Amino acid sequence: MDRYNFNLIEEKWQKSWEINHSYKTQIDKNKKKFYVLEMFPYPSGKIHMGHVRNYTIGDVLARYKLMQGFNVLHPMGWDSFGMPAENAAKQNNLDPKIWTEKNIEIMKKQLKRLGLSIDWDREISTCSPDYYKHQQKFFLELYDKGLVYRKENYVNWDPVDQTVLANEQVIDGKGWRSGALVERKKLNQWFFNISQFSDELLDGLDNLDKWPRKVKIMQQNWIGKSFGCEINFKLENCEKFKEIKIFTTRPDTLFGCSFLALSVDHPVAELFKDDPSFQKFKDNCTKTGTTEEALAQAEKLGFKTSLVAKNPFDETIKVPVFFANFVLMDYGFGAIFGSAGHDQRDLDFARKYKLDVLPVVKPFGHKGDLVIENEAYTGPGVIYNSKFLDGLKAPEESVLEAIKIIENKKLGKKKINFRLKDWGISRQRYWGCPIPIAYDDQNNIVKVPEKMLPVTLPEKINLNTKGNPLDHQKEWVEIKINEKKCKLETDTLDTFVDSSWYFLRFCSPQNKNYGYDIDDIKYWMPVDQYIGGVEHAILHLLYSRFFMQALNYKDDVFNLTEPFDGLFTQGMVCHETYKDENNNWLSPDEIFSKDGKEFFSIENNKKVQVGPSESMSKSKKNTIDPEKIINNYGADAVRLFIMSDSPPEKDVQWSTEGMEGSYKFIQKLWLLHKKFMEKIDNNEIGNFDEEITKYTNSLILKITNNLENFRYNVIIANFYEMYNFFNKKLNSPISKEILINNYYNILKLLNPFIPHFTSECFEEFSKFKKIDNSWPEVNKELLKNETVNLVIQINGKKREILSVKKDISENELLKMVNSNEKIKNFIINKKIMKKIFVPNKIINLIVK
RNA sequence: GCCCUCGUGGUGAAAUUGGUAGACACAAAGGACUUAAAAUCCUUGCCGCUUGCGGAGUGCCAGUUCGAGUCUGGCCGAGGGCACCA
Repeated sequence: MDRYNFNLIEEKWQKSWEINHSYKTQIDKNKKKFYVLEMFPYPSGKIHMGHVRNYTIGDVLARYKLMQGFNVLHPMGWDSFGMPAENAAKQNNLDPKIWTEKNIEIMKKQLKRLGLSIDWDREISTCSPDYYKHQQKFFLELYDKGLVYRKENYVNWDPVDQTVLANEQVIDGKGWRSGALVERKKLNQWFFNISQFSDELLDGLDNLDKWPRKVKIMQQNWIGKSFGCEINFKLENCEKFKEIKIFTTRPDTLFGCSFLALSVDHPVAELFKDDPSFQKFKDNCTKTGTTEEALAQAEKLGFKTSLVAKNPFDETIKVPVFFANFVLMDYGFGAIFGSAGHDQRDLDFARKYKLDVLPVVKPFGHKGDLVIENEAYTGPGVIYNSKFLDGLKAPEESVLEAIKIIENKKLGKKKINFRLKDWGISRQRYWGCPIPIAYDDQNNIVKVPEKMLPVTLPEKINLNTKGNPLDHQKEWVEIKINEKKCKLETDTLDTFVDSSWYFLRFCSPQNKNYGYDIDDIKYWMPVDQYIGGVEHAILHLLYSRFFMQALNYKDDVFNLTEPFDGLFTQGMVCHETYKDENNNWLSPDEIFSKDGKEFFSIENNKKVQVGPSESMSKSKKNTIDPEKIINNYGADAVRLFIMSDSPPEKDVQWSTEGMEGSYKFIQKLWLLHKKFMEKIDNNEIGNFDEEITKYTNSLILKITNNLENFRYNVIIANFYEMYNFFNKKLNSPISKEILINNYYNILKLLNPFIPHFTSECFEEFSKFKKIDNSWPEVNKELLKNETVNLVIQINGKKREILSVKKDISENELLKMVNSNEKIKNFIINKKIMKKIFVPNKIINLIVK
């Protein structure tokens, strides 16, 4: 019997899909749409296993939805602006454009080799002027709407990448890409006013039922809404500043105020600008947060001023005013009051500078005074030491009451603060979308007129310059706008802008006039299922949500603010790590093993240390090249394996044994296919075996449910069971009709997972039955007649399992139980105290 | 420090709403076939008594329940997110 030749067969079908544009999609208003989108890749040069997993998950869904009769949009494109191209180009003296285009060509071939059901006619690339022209238009539109602005601000400066980073792109004080310690620098920057939509972005999360809870919580925390109050403290001894405004979430602890603390960037700092000791303190503060040590220590430091503030609730109470390193200018008002008894940080500060600590909340039922030593009391309780607030329940009653009093006395007002800050989008890099802005000779902002768009990047320039290469492009920078000489902005846009609207572009990829077409958007959007890594939980997903808000702002153009209806975050692909005796990483290709336990270096035969399994990364050399694996085992086998071992949302371990297992399984399925074909061909006369039809029917139900819930690993197990079932069954004669009808459905169930294989099988099978590409329906009548295994328990312990017809009555079952030999031993001479009967599940007899 | 998630055989994992724990695979050991190997197939979680059966068993300790991997409380451990956010 012939082996399954995946090389020939996969090539054959991929060619057929390509020539026929099998997955080309168009608007069809008679059909329900389904938009499947996986996060598009950066064209780094080669696809990796993470891509294989991501795109296979999406492809299974897309093919399943297609079979269900949906009009499926499943596009692919390239997130093709960004630093790696620029760095690679610098190193090899290339043009980033050429480098990128070459990579796209290679990766496109690799993706096609996976057999994905993608509408390649919709392919887009963000570095193409056809794409970023529209982005520039959006930029100007948002500028007109007041959602883009320029200001001088402290920025996160990445000294390695020589660029500015957004807050979201700084991780543990380091650049998300370079890993370099981020510095603080003051620069003129462009910003998107994302904080204007804080409330919308927060509230919108509530309606995203098909998003992982984890991601929603992360975004909630990032937006960081806090409810509190602004309070004005009068200064006793200052001519220039009469008041200091602070923000607090605990106005109810105001009587326990020990001090005021200000950021060193607070306007009041002006009073001390000539004081060298203050300057020294300030310099110390700016360093904090930029060195690793300082981050670890995080010592609370203060600079005591001569200023004295009066407690607004009782002006006879006076508190000192400090500058403190832990108060940030860009949150609240850059000033706080210290509630030493009820905030650990404030208490530490008060102890350090020997300030009074007056507790004003004590736990319920606590008698006498609360003694605060070195731990602040932050729990709930009763207010005391607070005159008119005494006796209130903290915090739920007391906070609201305190705010009411503060507002009545005009000492301040209710205030909601957000942690979310505006999105800095300027990057001092060449390989990004040019910002369509110029400056006249007065340095006024001049919009580049629409007819001059796109502002394209200059090509074939010298990238080995200090700082931004565009700064050195004198000819490119000089332009004329309305006969006026202007200079182009040389910063380019953060590449996260590119990916903030690409899902819209996929709906109208060829529209020359605008980024999208309203009719297309109204039909295709939102994305029904978005699939990608959880590492984008905040950055990309929040930015995309903002972009939808921004495009709809004021105009409400498509009456839709959430781009992604369903979100699925898949786990990573992991592999063991290996190190040689010098602690150098070794790749799986560089080692060998005789027994699968000990590993040796191929180079020098020396023993290799086996490390824990970690997510595949080039730096640890624990990667497996998908291309090689596909060449060895075929795309279907790889798809099957990457779906089989773990739930898609969890990390999966790459294992050669597992990969081989999937390959063998395909071969076994092929033999099963041949067996089916042979039996049908022989036209044998056999049993009209109803059990087979029932089995297939319940399999359809199981797999359909599992598909709806992304339980792909369980489906693969279902397939193995199916194989075992039929492999046995086919040893006995079965009627042709049963064989044809059941095998037809089995092939359909397999199709989303191993499409090349099933296409080939279908082609052979089509001589027996006309093929349609529909998902099999569950026959509900058949489900009713099933037999079920019913568990018999005595005193809660399983004693017997009876196979009975579905929906058996309690009495009927009891008859069987009483006559069962095994059970008799347990109930003989005993009294049945209680019977618990759960239909089709269990009967539990309590005996004594 | 705060927030979230997860703890099931040697391994990856199954177990719709509380109702057969370990499906399905990987690995290892034993066995069958073979001159031999590969391939293939069968058996095997633990503790007892030979088979069959009985007992314990889902990180630990309690609780609710006829019945808990699943629910509640406490503890331990792992992973992830945020971090001077007032």
